[in-house]
Amino acid sequence: MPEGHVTHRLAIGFTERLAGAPVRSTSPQGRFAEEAGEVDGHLLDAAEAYGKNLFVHFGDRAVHVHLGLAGKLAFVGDDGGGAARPITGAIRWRVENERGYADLRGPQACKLVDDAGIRSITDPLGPDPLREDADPEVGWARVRRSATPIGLLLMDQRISAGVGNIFRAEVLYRHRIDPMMQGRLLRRKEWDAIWTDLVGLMHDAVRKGRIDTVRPEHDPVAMGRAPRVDRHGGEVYVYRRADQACLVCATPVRTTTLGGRNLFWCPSCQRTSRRRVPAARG
DNA sequence: CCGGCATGGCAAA
DNA sequence: TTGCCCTGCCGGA
Repeated sequence: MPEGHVTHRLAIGFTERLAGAPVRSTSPQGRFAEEAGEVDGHLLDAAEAYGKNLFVHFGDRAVHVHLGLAGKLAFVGDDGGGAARPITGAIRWRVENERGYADLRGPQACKLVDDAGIRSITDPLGPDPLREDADPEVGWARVRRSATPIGLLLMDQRISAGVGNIFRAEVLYRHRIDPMMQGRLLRRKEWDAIWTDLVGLMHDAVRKGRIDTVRPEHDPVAMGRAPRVDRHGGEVYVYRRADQACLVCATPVRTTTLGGRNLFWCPSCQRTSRRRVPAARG
């Protein structure tokens, strides 16, 4: 479930449902028991997202959550406290008040940290398209001098924090860029367009709780065909659509492994092989 | 029923 | 580059 839009959505959910009052903090599974106990009964100030990291603030400390690949955090809100709150499966962290509760399962990280700990996590992060303080120049500075494929660079949290496998595949498709093209061959205008698009797509995903990237003119539903909504819940061009027809040109979508992750692209729409622009003289 | 896979990231080799 | 971790879900037997 976890690209940046999920984390930001969770931060909003935490703040709306559980902030501003003391919470009960436990670890039914036990692996977070000691630290959960340290903030049990404490005031939950707010939750904040930075890329794929979630910080749940308690005074000068915070619980740092990173969902990783398998993690899930579910809110069960507004049960009024009267209903049973069953313990099913491995619940690393349960946070609750009289209104409702949240269960965290299978996170890659769940740890109580202080200010220095927070900084050590956020300092290396690049601009997050979902944050007001994001400076895309920081990402561009790395991209423009890198021989690494742009398909890998976009997954690099130092370049664009919060972007994951779906957004990387989809934004490259939308800009017709070959994922294997070296970062240094990307044009400034292209980076600007990619960044602006990420800001829009990711905010949209925060609002809707799903990733939709297909433009209206290519939308199967609008064109009278069946939706192709993926298990992740959104309507996409190429992500996890290997061998299926490209929505625009009908060429079979290709897939390969890049950096240990599955990459998807349309070999026809995404052809940006180009010569390196000669350096300006003088 | 069970193995593999997943929107991630780390360490080891 | 590979393996491993976390957990739940899905597809194939």
